[in-house]
Amino acid sequence: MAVKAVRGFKDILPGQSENWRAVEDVARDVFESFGLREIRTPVLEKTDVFVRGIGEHTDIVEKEMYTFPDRNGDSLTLRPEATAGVIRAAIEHKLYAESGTLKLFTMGPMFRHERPQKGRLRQFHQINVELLGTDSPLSDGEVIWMAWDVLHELGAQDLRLEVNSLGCPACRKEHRKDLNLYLEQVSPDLCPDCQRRSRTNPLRIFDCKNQRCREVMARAPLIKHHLCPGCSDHFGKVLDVLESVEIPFVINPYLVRGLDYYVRTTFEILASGLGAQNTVAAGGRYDGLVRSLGGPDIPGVGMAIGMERLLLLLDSPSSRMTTDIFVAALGREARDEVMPWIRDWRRMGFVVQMSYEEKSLKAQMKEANRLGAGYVLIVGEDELDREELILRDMKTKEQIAIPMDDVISRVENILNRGDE
RNA sequence: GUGGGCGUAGCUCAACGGUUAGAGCGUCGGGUUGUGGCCCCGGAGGCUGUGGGUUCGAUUCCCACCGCUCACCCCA
Repeated sequence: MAVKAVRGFKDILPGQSENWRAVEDVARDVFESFGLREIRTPVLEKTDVFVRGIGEHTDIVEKEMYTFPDRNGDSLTLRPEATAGVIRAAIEHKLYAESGTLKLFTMGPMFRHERPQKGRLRQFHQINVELLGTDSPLSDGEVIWMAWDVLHELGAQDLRLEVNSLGCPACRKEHRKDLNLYLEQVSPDLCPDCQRRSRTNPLRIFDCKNQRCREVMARAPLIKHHLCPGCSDHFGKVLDVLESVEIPFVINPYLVRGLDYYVRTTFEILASGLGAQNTVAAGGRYDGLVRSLGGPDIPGVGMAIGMERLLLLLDSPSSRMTTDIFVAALGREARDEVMPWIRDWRRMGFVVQMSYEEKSLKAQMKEANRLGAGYVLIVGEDELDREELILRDMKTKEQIAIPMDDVISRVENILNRGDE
């Protein structure tokens, strides 16, 4: 039995990897235009980073983490999300001391032991943004703005931005009290899942898909009625940012997040055509997180884009190999002659390929065609004798003679012309 | 963790329980000297996911396991 990849772990093959890089490039450009800098943190952290960061009683921590003992007994975990690790690094290196607001982005693989399905893998990739050290609503707005811009720039269609405010711990506490009271009354009418949720994560009941639960929860006390003046004002200003840069949104008062650290602003960008896992980007504010990881009490806001989901909805075609010039050398002598030219063109940045086998010209032409060559340089005995080579334009089928003593720069010029 | 669907060539898929398991695409070779794509001809490539059972005979029917996939749950 041949070896296979681990369940839920996927290879990114040639043809697709080019699309990955294109997406990453767009994201980098967008983030840098907002003044962010890239950080890369390890995929492995002490388990405690996530337990303290994400919250002990979240599904992620309770049943989805790849956790195992290190050889010395430390409990280690493959990161299930990026924020906790980035903040750990920021604290460890005191990055927040450098400038006013620490503006970071990162991208890479995350790991969660869930049952794979469309848009959900055990190793998946995220593009993350974290802004640390400010509680200005402008920063909330910019985080959403960045997510929107990346998706927009890539041409993603049919997006819906949903926003909500969860309030600060104070208003949450009030709301929670009211909600619990209400839930006690209606508990018998809820589905078994929601009865469990009413003890573990009551906010989740709001987005239960069960029809009866929805009806019951339609009359439940909402967070927005419990926002303190500070939170209410903050939320309003976030929405102002979105309006002023013309990002369409809807307020979803039921929107909650699965990680404990979120406060105030939360948002999700949903896309059609992703199946059941239709959130392509999401994020929010996490003011208490830095402190709970042992750092100073500084606020933060961030977001994550799901790479695989994004690529799914871009429906990027598999890219083909292209070659600037294929050098068809016939015979040993020609091969030796041609090598330094190939070296020089490659150093200039052109894609130059040749056949590794001694093959007929016909076979080499076929190979050149398969490799998507724009030009083929034919070098055989006749050409060496005449000191004049043949350059074939594969598109127009035109062939021109190139004097051998000037071949490097002549071909360079022609290839550069083709670039434009 | 729970349910549904599906496992046949590198890929997409055929084959009533019955000869040697096929097709398209891809790949390799050929269609006379040193010129690609299109066309024509030919070749290679399969323990039909694995193991059992029913049957004279199983790719086909049944069971188990494994894998993939979609959904629940949860989330990016």
